[in-house]
This record gives sequence, structure tokens and C-alpha cells, in this order.
Amino acid sequence: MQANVALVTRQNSPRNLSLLTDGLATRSEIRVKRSAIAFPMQIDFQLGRPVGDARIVVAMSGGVDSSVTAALATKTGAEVIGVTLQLYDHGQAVRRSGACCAGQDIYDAREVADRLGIAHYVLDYESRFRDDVIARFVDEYARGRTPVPCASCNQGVKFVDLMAFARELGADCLATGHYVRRLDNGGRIELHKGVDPRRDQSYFLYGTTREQLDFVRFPLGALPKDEVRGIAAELGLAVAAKPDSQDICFVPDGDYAALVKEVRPETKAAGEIVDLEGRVLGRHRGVVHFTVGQRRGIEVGGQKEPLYVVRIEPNEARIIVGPRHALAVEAMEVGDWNWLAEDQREVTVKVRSLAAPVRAAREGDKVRFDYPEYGVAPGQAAVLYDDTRLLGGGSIAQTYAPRASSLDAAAA
RNA sequence: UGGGGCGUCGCCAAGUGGUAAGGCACCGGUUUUUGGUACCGGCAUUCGCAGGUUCGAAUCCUGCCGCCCCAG
Repeated sequence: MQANVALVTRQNSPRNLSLLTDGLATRSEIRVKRSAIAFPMQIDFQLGRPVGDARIVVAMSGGVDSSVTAALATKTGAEVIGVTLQLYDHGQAVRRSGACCAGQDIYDAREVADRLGIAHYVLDYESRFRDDVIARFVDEYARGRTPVPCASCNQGVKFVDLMAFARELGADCLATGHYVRRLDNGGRIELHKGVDPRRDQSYFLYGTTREQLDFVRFPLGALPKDEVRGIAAELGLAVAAKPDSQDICFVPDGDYAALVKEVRPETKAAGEIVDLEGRVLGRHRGVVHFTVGQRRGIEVGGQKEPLYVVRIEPNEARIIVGPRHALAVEAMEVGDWNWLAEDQREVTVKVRSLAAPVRAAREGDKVRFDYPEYGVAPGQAAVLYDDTRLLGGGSIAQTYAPRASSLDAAAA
């Protein structure tokens, strides 16, 4: 790994680092080595030109996936530059591992970059992340909605800003460790689910634009997770056995409500728990603790069947609860669309990350389910597919319960 | 203080002599790059209290306490 070290001169550095007004982290350096690691797997980075003299920027979170992505990139012979975003919690998350984009993870990314012999930047995007992803997350909860911060992170700082930075570095592409596939279908670039059904991350990437899709690459999309870990182990990467990240990265202890309450104190207001007929069944500790479709935490016993949150009325600090059948939704209105496809109307749709896509019809901004869907929470993403192809998606604005007649019909 | 009814886990509720169902809630775990869902597991040595009968009682008897209803 000491071999073939080539220092990048200032001329090779980005001419304009105006994006970095938040300041490069002090550890950033510009140092490029050609990787000497022999590795059997060859991934096509779809660059459309000799990859040997290309420059690939890899988004490195400090986890296994992006580390292997970087390793695969070095294998192509291209010049590889790792970039890690420091997104939050500058001081406090230093020792925590397994999230991404802070503290220990940045250190892990640096270790992998050193091991691979590639340049590595750490960019301080804390304020950008706070003002964008976290602020939106908090605002959504204050409105009684249920945000998907991972989607807004991808749509914002991770793709828009990081891609801009990669372009400024003169990169031919930005590679990430997401489990999705970018397929060239007769000249048309499509985004598809990852082949490992348990790892597919397309739900969180519905906001990827056509322009971004031209520039980004997902070399892991065709690999099973086990194989990715195997590669990491084979390469002796320290992160090979690192746990997968989970939960919301910027909420280390899992208590997202505490964060929301801190920023938006009005979400602390206690209020009534009311059934569908308007009877007050109990009190709650703040609407921020609930999401549509949620069962636990209602703390109302003595029922024949479980109660679920059917609706949230943040202005009244009130949550409306009912039995499971009251969660049925036959259609939803979707806003903030990102559309990658043609004018498909018959689609399948996911309204949460972990769910089999269900059949539905797209009617303008509305999506109508073929069969009632349960627990559709406003603020979550509606992501539309044609088989494995991601067509586009948006944010669920409103849902519509089946009319009584169709409910009866369904029951009959 | 006449009559009637009832008191079983936080809530609802089976069980009328044979050694405490179930549901809800709650807790823990599994799953998971969002929140949730789902699934698995845990959860009354004890049946208002005190005596008594019985080999054996939540179940029978006595007394007391508490609550509800109807009468007043």
C-alpha cells in the first residue's frame, strides 16, 4: 500500500471550494495513492469511457457498504477520492459507532481510505444538515406528520451538495453504497431496486432526479449484503463486521421525541385521546409520540381489540384512535413529486420502507390502492414502481378512508 | 343500615369444590438505514378482608369492609 503513491498537486484540487463555507474539517487532506490491492471482483461503473483515467468520488459513511464501494472503485484502476460528510453532533457522537456521518464513523471512513490508499475529504455539513434535514424532520412532527429523514437527507445534502462537490473535484461520477441499481435500458437510465430484496434502499432514493441519476453510481446494487461483508472481510477492512446502521442517525439514543420537543416545545403539550365517536378515552404526553397506524403507547386498556392511532390533530393536541379496520385507506394524495418515468398509471406502491409493494393506480396527484391499505401515515413517502423499476414518488399529503359502502362491500 | 346485586392482575373478563382462561394495557426480544406495523416471550402462589367447613375453596358457611341499583 506504500507503493505507487502520487501526491495530488494543488492544480488537481478543486478550483472553487465555495461549497465548503462551513469549513473543511481540520483532518482533511489531499493525498492520492494508487491502490495495490488485488481483488477479483470487477464492477462496471458505467462511465462510458476508459475508467483507468477516470476520477471516482465515493461517498463514505464509515460503514461497510460505502467502504466496499470505495474498494470496488479502486479496483477499476480509476483515481478514487473518498468523501465523508460530518453531519451532526460534532462533539457528542465521537465514541458512538454504527450510525453514520459523525464521530467514530468518520474515523472508520478515514481508516478505510488509508487502507485503500485513497484520498479522503471530510466535509463539515453540520449546519446545512441541521437547517435542512433536522429542521424539516422537526417541523413535520410539529404538524402531526411522520417524516422520512433518510429520504430528505438523500435528496438534499447527500446528493445535491455532495454531487456538486464531486463535480468540482472533476469527478466522472459519484458512487455510493446504496443497494439500488442504475440500469441503462437502451440509452434510458433507470433506477431499479437492489437485487437483495432484504436490502433494497430504493424507497429512500425516490427523490433522485434524472440529472442526479446521470452522475451517480451504485456499485452494490447487484450484490447481496453477505457478499459485501465478505468482500470487506477479504480486504481486511476493519468495518467488515460493523453493525448495520439503524434508527435515525442523528438521534443516537432513539429518543427522537426528545429532540423534537427541544426544538418545538409546543409538541410537548399533553392532550386528549379520543375514539372515533368523540369519547375521551385518556390523555397523552404530546402528539410527537404518535404516528398514524401506531399501536403501542396509547396506554388505553380494557378494549376488545387493540387501538391504533387513526388521525393526529396537532392544533388541538389531540389524537384519534380506533380499531385496526379504521386504518383502512383507499387512496392518498401525494405531493412534492419526483418523477423519473413515463406516464405509467398502473403501478405498485410502497408507503413505508418495509412493505411489499401493493398494486395501485396513479390518477394525477392521487394514488388509488387496488385494495385498502392500512396505516398510511401522512409525511411518509409514497414510492411507485413498475416491477423493480422505480418510477418516482412523493410525500403523502392526505389519505382517504373507503366510503362506508365500499367498506361494507369489502367486509361482505 | 328495608330489599336486591356485585367485589378475580392497571382495565375488561372466564372460572360455582380440585388446585387462577383470554383480551386490552404494560415490559422485554426479533425484524429494520424513517416513524410505525408484525411476530415471539414475560406479566395474579393468588381471587375485598378475617375466620370456618373440607383431603382440597376464587368457588360452601359466618362476620366485616367497599361499591351499585331499587325503595325511602
